[in-house]
Amino acid sequence: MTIAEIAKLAGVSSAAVSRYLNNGYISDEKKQKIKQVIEQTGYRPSLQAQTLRTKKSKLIGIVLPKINSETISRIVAGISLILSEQGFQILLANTENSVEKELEYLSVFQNNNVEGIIFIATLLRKEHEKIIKQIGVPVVVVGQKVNYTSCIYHNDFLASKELTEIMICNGRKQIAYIGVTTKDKAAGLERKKGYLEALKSYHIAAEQDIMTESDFSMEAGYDAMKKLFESGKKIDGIFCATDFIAIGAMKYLKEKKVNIPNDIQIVGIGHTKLSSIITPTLTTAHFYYKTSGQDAAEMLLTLLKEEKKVIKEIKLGFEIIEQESTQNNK
Amino acid sequence: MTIAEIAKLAGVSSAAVSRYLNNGYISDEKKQKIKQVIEQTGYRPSLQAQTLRTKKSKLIGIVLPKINSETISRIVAGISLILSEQGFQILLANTENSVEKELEYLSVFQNNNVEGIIFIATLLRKEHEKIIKQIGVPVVVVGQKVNYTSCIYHNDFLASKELTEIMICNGRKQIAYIGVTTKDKAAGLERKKGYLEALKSYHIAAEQDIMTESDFSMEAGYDAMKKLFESGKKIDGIFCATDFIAIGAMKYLKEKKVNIPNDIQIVGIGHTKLSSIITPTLTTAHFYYKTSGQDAAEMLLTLLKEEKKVIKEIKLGFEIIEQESTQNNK
DNA sequence: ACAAGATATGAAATCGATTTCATAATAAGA
DNA sequence: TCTTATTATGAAATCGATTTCATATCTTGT
Repeated sequence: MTIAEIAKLAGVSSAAVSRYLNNGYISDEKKQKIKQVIEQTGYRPSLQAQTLRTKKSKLIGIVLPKINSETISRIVAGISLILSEQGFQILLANTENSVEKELEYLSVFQNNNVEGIIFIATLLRKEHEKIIKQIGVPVVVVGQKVNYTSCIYHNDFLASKELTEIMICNGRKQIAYIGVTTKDKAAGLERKKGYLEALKSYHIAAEQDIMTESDFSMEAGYDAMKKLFESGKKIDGIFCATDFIAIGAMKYLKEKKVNIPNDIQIVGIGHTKLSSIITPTLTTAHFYYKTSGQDAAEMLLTLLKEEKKVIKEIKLGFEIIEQESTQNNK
Repeated sequence: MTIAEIAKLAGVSSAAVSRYLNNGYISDEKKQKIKQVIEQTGYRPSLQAQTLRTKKSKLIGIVLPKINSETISRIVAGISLILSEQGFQILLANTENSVEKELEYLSVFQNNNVEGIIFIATLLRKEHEKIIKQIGVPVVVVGQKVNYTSCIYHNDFLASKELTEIMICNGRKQIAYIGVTTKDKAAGLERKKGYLEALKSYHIAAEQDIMTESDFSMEAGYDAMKKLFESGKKIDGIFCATDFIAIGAMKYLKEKKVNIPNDIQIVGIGHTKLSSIITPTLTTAHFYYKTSGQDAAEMLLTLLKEEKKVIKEIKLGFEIIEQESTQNNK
């Protein structure tokens, strides 16, 4: 079904049908006739043809590193909620942590004439900046702070500091660190800084040899813990950059019959479902992931409406979830 | 940048540029010239214009009830893997369990001229059948068995039967059932049937008053367990239709100091991450979700290539993961 | 040397919508 | 009554690609 066929059936020009669809001048008489024909045929205009003519695709691209991740899928749920309310469609690119694919999709999306892009990122490189700057449509980065485009991120620094301080206040002095690569500014660098700042403000010396790096998986947390443990260093607390790392570490400690929280206290970040189910439950920070997705979508839609694109930054707060893993023994 | 501008810069017709892009007749001389211009300008053809002319949008629509679900996001990861290999883009619709939205998106996708649709469904109604039949492009249903379009699903019946049998073989006689609505053919009806069949084959009478219904959430599992417990019925085993339900139920039992697996054994389905982390670890069935996504995508791409659309069905196996929640006490 | 096929090219039509343009008819204001 | 807006309408141009068509040149095989 095309607009021309509808026009013929209704005995009008296709321009009239188009006006009917877009609230242009049209007499009541023809309006009725066209309405009737459209309902009968179930006609729906081709979005491609519309986009070609109007340059409004009603498409928003989302680039993300891994869809089957609890935090990321929550962000997407938030984005989707807002966009669907506003009649936008989502083009999804799952890049599987490949920088090449990220860059590739950022430009594939241009071919699709997306009106804007939401980029959920872990590592951001010079190439990202370059391509984002020249991309022609608004880009909102979620989860990382950047200065060359609008972004929305969490207060990783403060959350890490406060979590570490909980253990310090509980009398812990030998607090180890298991983090992710500092190339990841948010989950890597900022969280490490927060941890270090907490130590510093309590005049505790940071010790390089109880600070280690893993990746985002439980297995890596397990391995990192194993290495720490086998090094023989005295440890009475562990700051982990994510819940998963913490849970991996806890698994190892349980195997070694180390008591949590009596012997070692431990914290994570993310407030994943697991954190409240594992025994003992894990002290962590709740980040508003779904909200950050909603905010990102709203931010993008605002950018689309405004004529001059002002770069904006939103820093979201968090909530400390104190659970058993940092409960002081009485 | 349009093809006409490229043509002008290269001193050829736009037809020549198009032929260059689509491997048509073109002399080496012009080929070089065009290549050079395209590289300089970074030109990429408009997919809308291409679609309008060729009817090939390279778009596949995915309709799903909830993106921030472990199982569903794993399916999507599988789909995405295959589609991106083949140069297809994903249009995503998160319907938040609303049937209206499902039906709406199935037809919105038509406007977008998607070449095919993958439909991850929980409840399927007559309306779905009607709309899927008239939709004009191939539709693959994931997670439910239907006869009016191609589908791919798990052996819910057998998995449930085997899980229940584990508890029976462990000497359990009073096995309760906490499931989801039987309107959901797969997770509701088939799993219930499997549970009942296991009882039957061991000549154990099914008791209506220890069979209850909840939804997919942990909270609902908790509440259902509470009701069962407070009813005072003797129970020494529980079949739960999903891991989450089981975990909710376990939470309640722990609060009541009921020992798992000594007093009550329990099983779930899905092999979520949680199932291996909770204490005690949960016996469950591993379904190949990511694989099912991959298979669905491949199925769809095959349908696109074939001229006659043969309806196909794939039933996937599973793996029983026996863990502590059904470990017999020695 | 000549017909037949392969190679090469651009003008113009096409896909399905919106929008401009030209033109009427009607309503409102002076 | 005579402008001047406002409302209505369809033909044709337009968006940016591909494809058909007509035509020209170059190889081959005979």
